[in-house]
Amino acid sequence: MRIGQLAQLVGVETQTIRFYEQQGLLPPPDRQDNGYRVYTEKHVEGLAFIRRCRILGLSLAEIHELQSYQDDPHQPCTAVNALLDDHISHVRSQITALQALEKQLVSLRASCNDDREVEACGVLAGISEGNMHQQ
Amino acid sequence: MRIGQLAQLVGVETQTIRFYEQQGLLPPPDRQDNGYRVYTEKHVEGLAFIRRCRILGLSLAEIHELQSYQDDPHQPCTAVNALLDDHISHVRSQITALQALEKQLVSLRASCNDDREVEACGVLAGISEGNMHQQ
DNA sequence: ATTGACCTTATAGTAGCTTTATAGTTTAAA
DNA sequence: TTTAAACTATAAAGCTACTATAAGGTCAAT
Ligand SMILES: [Zn+2]
Ligand SMILES: [Zn+2]
Ligand SMILES: [Zn+2]
Ligand SMILES: [Zn+2]
Repeated sequence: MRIGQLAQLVGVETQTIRFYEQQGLLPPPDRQDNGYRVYTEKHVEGLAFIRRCRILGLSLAEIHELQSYQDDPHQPCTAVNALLDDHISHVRSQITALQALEKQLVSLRASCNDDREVEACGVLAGISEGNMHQQ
Repeated sequence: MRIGQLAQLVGVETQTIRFYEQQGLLPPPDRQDNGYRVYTEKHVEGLAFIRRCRILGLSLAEIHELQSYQDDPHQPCTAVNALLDDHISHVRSQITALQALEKQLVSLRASCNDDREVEACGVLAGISEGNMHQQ
């Protein structure tokens, strides 16, 4: 199977596949005489795994870490679970931060209606005055 | 006032100030004979404005847009308010996406306790099986 | 013979800085 | 006075996870 077929199968662009190979996330496949990459079912699974991790918001570094655990199948899986716990807390703190931000933005927005000149815009005034509660 | 003082005053690194100048967000200051930048109170306000916008999650492009409105103080402020409305909806959709992600991650995490081998890890199995509901 | 679809590598661009390298200037201590 | 610390300057690379472009080689069909 060549790169285009793999790309279509998993739903990724060919450049992305080469990029993952270059980053050490996907093992370098064999080559045809003309230099074309030849992929196997293992690669399909590997690439699909990477993509599912990305959908879950894991970084390439975190994926790399997971792969290293997979290479050692008889270790206890505490590290895997811990990685996910860490990632969940990343996500939760992002949510918290964004919710605080939303609140701030909404209150800023409430300080202006649409019938003013820029000079008197409540939004711009709110930003300029800087009585913002940070974090 | 030189760049280091400005940086300390606003709480930014000097490189960041040069970067904003290069990006056209901060007007180029006068220079001393030795080439050192000399800043005024205007620059302090301008830099503080940029930083507050950044804290609100506005992109440099959005900040640039806001600045262009400030240059035209007698226009109606509808565009300013619209920019903020757009940004609020950006933030809201990010929150929604992250909340869906969190749910997915938590249920994945629940599929494993810490007493297994990597081989039997519920988390890795969950990712590999790929019965994930996307988006 | 030439089109078109596919493949190759290398390079640059995206956002918003941060880091590094290299060098010149000012200020304070020894 | 010499010297070292602290400050300034520019330019370029690094960060993340790709995406896009360029310039070219390969292959099947027309
Ligand atoms: Zn994470
Ligand atoms: Zn307004
Ligand atoms: Zn925005
Ligand atoms: Zn586990």
